[in-house]
Amino acid sequence: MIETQVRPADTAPTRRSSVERVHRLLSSFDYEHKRLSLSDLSRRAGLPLSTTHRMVTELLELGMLERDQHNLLCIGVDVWKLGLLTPKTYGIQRVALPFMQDLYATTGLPIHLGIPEGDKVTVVESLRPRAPGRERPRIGQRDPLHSCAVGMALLAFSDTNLQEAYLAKMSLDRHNGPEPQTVRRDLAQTRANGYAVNSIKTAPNIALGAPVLNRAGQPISAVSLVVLEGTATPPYGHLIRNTARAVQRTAWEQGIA
Amino acid sequence: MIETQVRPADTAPTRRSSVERVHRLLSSFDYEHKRLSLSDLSRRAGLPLSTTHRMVTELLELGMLERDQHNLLCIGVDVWKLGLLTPKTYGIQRVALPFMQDLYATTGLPIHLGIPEGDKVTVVESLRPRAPGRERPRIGQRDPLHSCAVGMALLAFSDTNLQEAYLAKMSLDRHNGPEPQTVRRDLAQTRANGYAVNSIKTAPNIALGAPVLNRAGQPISAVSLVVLEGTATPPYGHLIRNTARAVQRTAWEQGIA
DNA sequence: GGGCGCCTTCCGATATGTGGAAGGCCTGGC
DNA sequence: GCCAGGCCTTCCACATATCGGAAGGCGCCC
Repeated sequence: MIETQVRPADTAPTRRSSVERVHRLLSSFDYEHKRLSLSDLSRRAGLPLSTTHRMVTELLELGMLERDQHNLLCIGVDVWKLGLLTPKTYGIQRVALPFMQDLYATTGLPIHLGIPEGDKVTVVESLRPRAPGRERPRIGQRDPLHSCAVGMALLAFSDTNLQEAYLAKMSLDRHNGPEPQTVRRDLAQTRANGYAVNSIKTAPNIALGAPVLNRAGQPISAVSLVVLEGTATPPYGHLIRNTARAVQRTAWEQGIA
Repeated sequence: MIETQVRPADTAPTRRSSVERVHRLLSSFDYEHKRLSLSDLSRRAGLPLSTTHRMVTELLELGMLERDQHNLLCIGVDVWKLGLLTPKTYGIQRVALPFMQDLYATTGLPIHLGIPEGDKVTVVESLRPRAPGRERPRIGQRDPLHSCAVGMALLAFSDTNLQEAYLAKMSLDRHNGPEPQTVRRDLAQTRANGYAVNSIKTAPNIALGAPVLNRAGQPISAVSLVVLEGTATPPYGHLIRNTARAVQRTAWEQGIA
C-alpha cells in the first residue's frame, strides 16, 4: 500500500545523532584539508547540504569554525583553546619541551615526544632540522607501539598484562609485521638497557627512546633521539634516558603525573 | 483559553540547538576545570543530567571526551588534534618558536607570541623562566589590543579603518581605560619605531612588541620581549623587531602567510 | 546503618532538527 | 551574450531526537 515505506535500499540506515553529526563535520578537516568550502564539507561529512549549512552557521557563531581570507571554512581558535586542556598531551608537552630543546641544541639530532593511546602512540612534539620533505613524523600522528622507539619504550615499561595483550593482538592480525617473539625479546632488552633501540626503515638511522613514568610507575610518555646508524648507542642511550628522567622529575614536581 | 500557552515564567526560553549543546558541554571545561564529573558537567553546561549522560556517552565513543584515571571527564586527544589544524595559531606558532627560542636563549628574557582575534589578542606561545606564581600570561588567554605590547604592535600596523573603529569603540565603552588620544599617539610612535613599547602594570617591566605581516601587509601575529624598566629600549627594540622579521620571512617562504 | 550524592536507565509527549526542493548568485566556456 | 554548472541560501512538512521526571543501584561519609 504505502510504497514509500520501503527503504530506498540505498538510504544510509546509519543512526546519526546530532553529536555524531557535529563530530563528522569537525573531523572532516585534517592535515591535507585544513580549509574546506561548505559544499566540500558537506560531501566529506556525508551530510545533506542544507543540514551542513545550518550547522556550520551555528558552529561559526560559536567560534568552533572560522572563515579564512578566502571565505573557506576552517577549525576555529576556540577548538585550539579547548585542545590545550587535554591533560595527556598539553601538560607533558609543556614540561618536556625545554629539556627537548636543550638536547636538540647540544646534539642537533631529531627529538620526538609521544604519549600512549590504547595500542598506539601519538606524536605530541617533534624537534628536527627544518628540511623540505622530511616532515615525518607529523605532530598528532598515530603509530603502532612496536613501530618506533617511543612506542617500544612505552610498551616495555607498561604493565605485563598490557604487554601480553598487545603481543597477543599483534600475532592475531599480523600482516607483514615483525614476529611477536622478536618484539618480546626487544622489550626485555629495552627494560634491561633503560632505553629502546629501533632502526628506521626509511633512512640509515636508529632511534633511541626512553619512557617518562608517573608516580604509579606507569609510562605516560616517552622521548626519542634519532642518531645515524653505526653510532655507538650507549652514550646516546644514556643521553635520552637522562632527558626522560629530567622530564619525569619535573612532571612529578609539578603534579602533572 | 489555552492556559498552558502561558510560558512557565521560569522556563528558560533559551533556544538550544544540538550543536549549541555540544558546545556547552565542551566549553564547560576550562583551565580551572580540566576534569569534571558527569554531574558537575551537567550543572556547568546547564543541561539535564539525562541529556548530559547520553551526549557524554557519545562524545566518549567519538573520542572528543575521555576519562582520566579517576574516571573524571576531560577533553579528548582528538580535540587537541583538531586544534592543530587552526591555520591562525598553529602554523605561525611552529614557524615562530625556533626564533623565539633563540632569542630566549640569548637574552633569558620572557618572549610572547600573539595573534589578532577581532578586537582582542590571543596569546599563542610564551617562553619565560618557570617561576611559581608567574604564570601570566597564560596560553590561550585573550586581552584587549591596547593592553599589551603584542596587541599594540598588531593594532599599529593594521588598516587605518580598523584602528579608527577600535579607537571609536574604545571611547564608547571606556571605563578606567586609557585615553583614546593617548593610544593614538602611541600607535603613531609604534609605527615610527617599528616596535611597540608598553609598561607592565603589575611589575617594573616594559614590553617591546613587533608585528609579523603577511604578504598583503596585514599583521597576522606579533612577538614581544619583556625587559626591566629603565633598560635602554632601542637595542632591545631592534632585537624583537628583527625576530619578528625573521619569523615573517620564514612564514612567507613556507606559504603560511 | 542511614543519608547523601553520583551514575544509569526507562518512558511518553513534544519541541526540535531534518533534508528535499527551489531560487539566487557567481564564474567560466562557447 | 547566453547557457551550464558550481556554490550558497532559504523554506516547510515531516519524522525523530530531546526533555525531564522518576526510580534503582552504587559507593562513601557521617
